[in-house]
Amino acid sequence: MESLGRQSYSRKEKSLGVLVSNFLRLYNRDDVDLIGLDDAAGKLGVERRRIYDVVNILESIGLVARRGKNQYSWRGFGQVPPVLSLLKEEGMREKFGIIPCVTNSEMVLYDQVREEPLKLSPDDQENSPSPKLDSKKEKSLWVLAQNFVKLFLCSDDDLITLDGATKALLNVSQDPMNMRTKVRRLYDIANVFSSMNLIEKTHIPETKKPAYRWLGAKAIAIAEARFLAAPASLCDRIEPRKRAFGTEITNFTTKRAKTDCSKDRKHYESQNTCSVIKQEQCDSKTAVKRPLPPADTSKKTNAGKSNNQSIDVLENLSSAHTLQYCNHELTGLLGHYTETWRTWHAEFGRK
DNA sequence: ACATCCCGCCATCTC
DNA sequence: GAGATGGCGGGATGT
Repeated sequence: MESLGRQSYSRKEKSLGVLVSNFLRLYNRDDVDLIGLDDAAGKLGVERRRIYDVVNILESIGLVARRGKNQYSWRGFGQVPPVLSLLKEEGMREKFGIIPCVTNSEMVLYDQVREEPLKLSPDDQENSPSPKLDSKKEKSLWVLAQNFVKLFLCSDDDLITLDGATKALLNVSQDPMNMRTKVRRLYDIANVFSSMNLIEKTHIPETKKPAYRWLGAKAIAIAEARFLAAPASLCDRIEPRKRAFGTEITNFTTKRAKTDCSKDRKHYESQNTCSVIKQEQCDSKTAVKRPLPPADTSKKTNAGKSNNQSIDVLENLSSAHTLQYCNHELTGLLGHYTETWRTWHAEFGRK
């Protein structure tokens, strides 16, 4: 415990992107139904507050759905394309008053989603308790995330800068402070989506300004396979060059100290603490230790104090699960999901 | 210096 | 009233 206390702080290891990757690897399984927020926080070794960020963003694209107090359900990657379709439709309507052409196969999935009360926009909620609440919803991370996605789906531009997104998603004439706040949120959202491979960070060639490119459905299919805790060989093959998100479970250690920042850390020790876990996770030889932990939703773990538990869970995920999935399902899965997504690729995946 | 974004305070909502 | 939720922005970290 205490030995971890003085461990130097690395911001990247604590990023939302890493957290989301870990979250997805933890819950992207067939046997997952309900996700308890406390449980997630405990297993991932973060505060509850961060889990809210994660589920809000994931909910915006249909990966999870709120089921009640403290409870979300895992909907899975298969739910994303229909949601993207709806977002595109909604975005186009808002923008041009046009509904894009929808193919038959698209309609099937589209209808499936519609049957359930999938929360797609705040207005879908039949009862709007108060105008105040509405205005709060408008500002929510969830809505912002959806609008961010719409920008990509409905824009002709291949690249979107955060600046541009901020302006597009805010009424012009916002005060600079409000702007700053929004940009912070967009950074959060962009981190999450890029760690999922939905978008990728790049630069505007001319200006060198940072920008994001929509990668689309096909990329998600790959991402999904990736979050099944693939073995090293596969990890390396499908891991994008840019960020190493999705390979480390690292949110269980040091916190940023308000004042005590470790000066000795000049750069991210790119694969430091995590590399141990990363290696282990991808090393099939170490992958036979303990049986999988039961989905323990009853345990109220105090976020941040569950380091050992986190490691246990992650090791389990990385060992037994890796073998299980890799040996039996991964090969088939890749093909299966590529197939499922192919229909959508033309629509959502640029190039 | 500027870009990025973690962290946790605290207002608000829900039970 | 207590606990859940999540907007918000200070300020630390990264480039």
